Amino acid sequence: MQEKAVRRSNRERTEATRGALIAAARTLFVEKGYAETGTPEIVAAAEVTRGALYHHFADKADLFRAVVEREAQAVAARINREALDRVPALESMAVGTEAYFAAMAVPGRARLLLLDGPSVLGHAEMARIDRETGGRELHDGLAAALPPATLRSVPLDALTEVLSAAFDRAALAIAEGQSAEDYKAAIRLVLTKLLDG
Amino acid sequence: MQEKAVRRSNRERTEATRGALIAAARTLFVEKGYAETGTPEIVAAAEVTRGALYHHFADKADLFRAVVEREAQAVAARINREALDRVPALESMAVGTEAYFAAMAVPGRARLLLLDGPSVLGHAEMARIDRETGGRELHDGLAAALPPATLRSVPLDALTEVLSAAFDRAALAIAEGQSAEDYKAAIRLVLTKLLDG
DNA sequence: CCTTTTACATACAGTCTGTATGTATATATG
DNA sequence: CATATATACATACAGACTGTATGTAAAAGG
Repeated sequence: MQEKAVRRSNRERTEATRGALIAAARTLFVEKGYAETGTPEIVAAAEVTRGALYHHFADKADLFRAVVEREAQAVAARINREALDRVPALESMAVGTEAYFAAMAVPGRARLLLLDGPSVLGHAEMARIDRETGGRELHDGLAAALPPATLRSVPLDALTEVLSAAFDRAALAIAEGQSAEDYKAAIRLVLTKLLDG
Repeated sequence: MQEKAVRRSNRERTEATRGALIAAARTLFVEKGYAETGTPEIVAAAEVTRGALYHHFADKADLFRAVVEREAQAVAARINREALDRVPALESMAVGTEAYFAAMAVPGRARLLLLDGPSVLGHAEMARIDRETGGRELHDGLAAALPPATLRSVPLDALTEVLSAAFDRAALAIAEGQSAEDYKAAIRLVLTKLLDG
């Protein structure tokens, strides 16, 4: 029944504590939203103290950022695993789209990445996270698959952003229980018209 | 120098107080965001007391909703004034798009409607506001301007939502200082491909 | 004129955030 | 190996904020 005698390295302790905090925070942020979740509640669920939280994270938003970064990495990993370097480019886009929707269907993920994320961390910070976790899949896919004439006549970065928003809203709508098929069809239509228009 | 002797009807008092609160709140919400703006600060700017605020609004979020509804109405009014019942349908869409971007360029509006709104009030409530303030412009425009074959093969509601998200992100990017022309070009491309693809 | 609302003003209770400070364990060092 | 230092917390505290409860003066209604 000895609990205190377990000797652990600092590295192990840190990893365990941070992991427990991120996991507990993720669950609560998803259930009740960022604003309605208090740090006392988070540390209770993680079975640590607020002292531990503020030792490892600058503030509540910083913990939230850690949660969001993890989710973003998971999404990027899934897309890259399934769609990376696929040929032809059109197939890569199709596979990537499906992978994106599948990844965003993980419960709570849409809320974290698309609803609370932009509001709490700001759109700029979210863009940074996207960029650093490898959110260039869509950009590169478009570069490879768009008709050359189109590619020359329109700013690719802006088009990527705008399409990305369309994807996001579809993912959010699906996460909120609306017809996945309807939204996927809408996205497919837009992509089809763009890519072989 | 008499200030208290001014006799006003309850109606006038209510209107003045609510108006002052909504105006002050709008300014502060735009400057610092919803979460970082406290009710003490709002009432100070409006030159009323917290008692007045909680008499007229259920809570802070309810005041925020009033601000958001006003902004949404302003946007809808502008679009309808310029694009309503325009013929042909293609021209109506083009004019409506321009009107939307112009309306969303009013400082702070993009943040209120696109960033804090969905997070604080929820996506469902924002959709309700959109619907009730007349946000059916895009839906009806598409219904009139899409090729009949497309119209039959894709769920219009989902397509509207997804395109609406694209418009929104463009508006937000422009509001954050990015190239308006780039984003407008991206939106125009998508619309063009859809409408006469 | 008297009663009842309405529109506030004030005071209060509860909760939360971030910080400051104290302590035990782990790690680095001579 | 002894000691100094850094790390990982735990605890206590100050300040601020939210929503509610209660009290009051002016308006509206009969």
